[in-house]
Amino acid sequence: MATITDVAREAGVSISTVSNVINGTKFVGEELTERVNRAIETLGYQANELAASMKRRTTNNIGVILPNIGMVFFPDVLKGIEAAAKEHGYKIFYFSTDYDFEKEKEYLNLLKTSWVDGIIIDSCCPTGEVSTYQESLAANVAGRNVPVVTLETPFNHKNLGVITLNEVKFTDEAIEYLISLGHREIGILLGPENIPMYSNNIKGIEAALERHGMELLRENIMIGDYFAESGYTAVKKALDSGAQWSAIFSANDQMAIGAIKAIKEANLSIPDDVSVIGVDGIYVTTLIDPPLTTVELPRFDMGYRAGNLLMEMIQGRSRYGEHIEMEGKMIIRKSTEKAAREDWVLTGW
Amino acid sequence: MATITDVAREAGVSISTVSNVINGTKFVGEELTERVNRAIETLGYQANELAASMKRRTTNNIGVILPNIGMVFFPDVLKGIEAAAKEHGYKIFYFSTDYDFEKEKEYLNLLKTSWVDGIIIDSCCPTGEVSTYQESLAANVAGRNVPVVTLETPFNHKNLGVITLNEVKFTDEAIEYLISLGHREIGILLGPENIPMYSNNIKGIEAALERHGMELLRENIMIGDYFAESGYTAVKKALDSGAQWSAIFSANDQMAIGAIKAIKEANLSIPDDVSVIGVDGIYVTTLIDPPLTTVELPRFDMGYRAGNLLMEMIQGRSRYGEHIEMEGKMIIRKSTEKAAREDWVLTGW
DNA sequence: AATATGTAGAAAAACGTTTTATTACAGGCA
DNA sequence: TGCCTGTAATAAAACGTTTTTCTACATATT
Repeated sequence: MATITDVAREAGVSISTVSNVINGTKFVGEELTERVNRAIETLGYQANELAASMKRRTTNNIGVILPNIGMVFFPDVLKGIEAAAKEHGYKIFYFSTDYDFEKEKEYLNLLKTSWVDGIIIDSCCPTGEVSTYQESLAANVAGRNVPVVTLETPFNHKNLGVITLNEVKFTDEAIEYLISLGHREIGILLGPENIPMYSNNIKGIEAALERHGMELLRENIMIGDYFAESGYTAVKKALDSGAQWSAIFSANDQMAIGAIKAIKEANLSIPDDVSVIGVDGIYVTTLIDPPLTTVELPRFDMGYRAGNLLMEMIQGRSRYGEHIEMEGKMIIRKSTEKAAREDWVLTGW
Repeated sequence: MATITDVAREAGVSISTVSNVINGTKFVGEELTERVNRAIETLGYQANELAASMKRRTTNNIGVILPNIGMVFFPDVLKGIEAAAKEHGYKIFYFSTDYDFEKEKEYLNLLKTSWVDGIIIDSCCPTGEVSTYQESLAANVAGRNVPVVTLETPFNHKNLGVITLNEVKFTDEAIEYLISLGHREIGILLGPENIPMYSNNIKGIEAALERHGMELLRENIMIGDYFAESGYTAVKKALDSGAQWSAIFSANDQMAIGAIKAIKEANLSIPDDVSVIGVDGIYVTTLIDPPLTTVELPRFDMGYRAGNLLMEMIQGRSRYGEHIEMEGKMIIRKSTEKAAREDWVLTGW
């Protein structure tokens, strides 16, 4: 591997001149520039980025820590981040935590060493630890100067960039919508309890129910892991043990798809017997039978804006403490319909 | 940021001693070891990995270049790679090419600089350029000592590690299976023509058809982009213009799911009117109606073995030139059935 | 007793850059 | 002519490690 010294020797100049030619740092005369470029060419020289980064104290790398790339939500987020990163010439270190908080902390530690200029993390921090974890993240930013943007988790600190979804609100709206269709017995299919989204879902649900003088019953809550299979088993088990819902809210589309399978297997029809609403707006929801009513989330855009925010924090040292809340948008398809009972009341059947 | 020099000063030893304590490179007496560790503790010292990597000439990073993380195939591959990487203490630089060959070459170039010890690439190299591209990859390995493992593309070179799927064979088997069910008019839904999988599919199809005295007609081939939407539009268009197939082979499940939607919209029943077989074995294929017959591919395992192969190439400088071919396995579900016509012949309906 | 051997530790070199300080020289001005 | 100023280029320092070389001293060997 040719080094900058080899190039300098070949061109008959000093290494500083070579460096200046390469980086355009200082003016170098036409003749020498030419000689240096020729030397680079003949030697096939390529700078050692590690050495350069070490000296510059900046790597043009960012770290991205996501829970699980197998869930349809995250590849799109990653794409968004990647798009932003590419625009600014950044490379991506990718890690996944599998919702293991210990792994998450381990990776975060790794990234503090020197490999990255900034971090985007979709934390799987358990609800109970949010505030202390937030403090430790923020302290890290202060201590190491490695900016952090968090996704989904509603952190709130002047050192962090934060991008969240209006989870409480769109959950509220989804439930409100089901209620407006006359549903009163609503099954709730959520992710693990210790993930922030869980409590946001709960808040939204309770708000909507309360407005109508209803309350959230423990027995109507099912817990899955955001994968389709878990939605299937949870709903199957509930139906087997006699649950009688006219509608089901699922915290994501994948579980909703599993739920649909279980419902169909119980010889119930969707939406006539049971309405189903999901969250995410993944593409297959348009293809399944019936097409799924869902809350579309701006996945790519979340990633993209997270990337841009992070890079402004890195480069401009600005926008620290910014909190961007993004909107989910309900898309009504064929999996939700008026409740049969309400229908009966209204039409006199 | 405390440096090794600070630690040495704090502990009253030389920096070499600190380095030796940290890395266990040489024996250091109990007393000094203790002092060094205490100094590290009090200063919160964390080594600058960039400096260390530069000196060691190894980064413990690998580069992973995949076409599109949005396709269900790739997240699982990435997970496999990640699992292997984690076991060996490697970090992952992730890039996606969007099937843009220029981007691919650009990223590959980037990785030659110094950031990675090895590369795993699922190349989107156009079929026609495979051999020259293979040479350039191999030359790079020779020149830079950055081992490369390629996925899917049937490269064959002593400098490369290569992991492929038996695409010709499983395609052959899938078609053979359809023929054995009595299907004679088979629609073929493939990915872009310039991707290696395309020609492998074609080979397998032609082999199977030929054994039964049939040939592949141009008009039975539809081209998509591996996403569900493209399968939907392609099949819809074909059906609209009068295609009369009793079965459809799709090069992946996502397109097959799109195809199913189009078939249903045409008021045809699956599998009674049209059988559909896909490739991948993604989870939703078990949930859709009817559950999809498919060829299950060992996605995670491909990634995992690619990772392990690469790391042996990096560390042991062994296993160069190894070619591992992995097997797809047909899973028969409800989307394929005997052809109506053959059925008629056999049963006398 | 004199020399060889081994070893804990320090000093110094090296890795390949960028950046700062220095040099040498040309042009402008009094 | 002599001095100042500006500038193209070089020399040298610095970044933070690992690794090689060296030192000093204790122990073993003849």
